[in-house]
Amino acid sequence: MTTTLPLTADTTGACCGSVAHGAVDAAGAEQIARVFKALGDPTRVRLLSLIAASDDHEACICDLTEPVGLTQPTVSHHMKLLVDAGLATREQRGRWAYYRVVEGALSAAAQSLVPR
Amino acid sequence: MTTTLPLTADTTGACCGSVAHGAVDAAGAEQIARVFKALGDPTRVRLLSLIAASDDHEACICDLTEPVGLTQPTVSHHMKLLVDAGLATREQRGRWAYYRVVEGALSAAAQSLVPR
DNA sequence: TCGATGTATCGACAGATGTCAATACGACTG
DNA sequence: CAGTCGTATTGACATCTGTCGATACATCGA
Repeated sequence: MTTTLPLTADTTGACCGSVAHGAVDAAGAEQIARVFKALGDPTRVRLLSLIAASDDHEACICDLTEPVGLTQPTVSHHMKLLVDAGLATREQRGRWAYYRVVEGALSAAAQSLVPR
Repeated sequence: MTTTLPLTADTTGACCGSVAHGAVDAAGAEQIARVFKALGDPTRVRLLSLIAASDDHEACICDLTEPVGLTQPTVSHHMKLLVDAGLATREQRGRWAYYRVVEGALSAAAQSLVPR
């Protein structure tokens, strides 16, 4: 599962990603909603914010459990959702898994919803 | 209930709404998540997109039920959530209730999450 | 190889969420 | 005033979601 989203930071040119002058279709809405749903939980908002505000703009699970006050499995689960939504990346480095925020992924989703 | 969000289109100056250089706190995360949660459902994404793509940038419930293929009570329920989240406005005009998209509300939420 | 450490997965459970049918509310029309 | 029409609310239900404890997996050090 975990269908890769075609909705990433590198918004392929072509002006507007959506149908242009029209509303998004059912499939497109599902893709967009998946990104926003990932941010529909306060914990995940804090996690993403914590990583973005971190020194090297990256953090491992062990750095995140204490600030949010949740157990390690729960934090790991939330980070998986953020990665699946294309809002974060995961990089295994030794024993630790480092997560980074995907710049522009959020604004790309917002753009495809209301093209302006 | 339905606590009014201080997070509207008219982002009060003061540069960055968040703590600046720091991550958002628990309360702030809850506010931000409420906006994104409203967009975490494909139906609501379509509804907002339909309104934005409409001729006069507004629509009543009767205009929306058919495109999304859901019953009137369900559409009304979704629109209420969008209004409560500050993403849409409701204006009673005669028998009809006209909904409009609040410009900038979404990008304001995104900004307060990742200030750049 | 064995133990320790960081992370992911599994199973379970309470609570939230999306949907509908039925019904109530409000405003126009005759 | 009574009927009609558009919308909101209520109650019910199946499903999804967030959380945890227990446990499995993977990597490093001795």
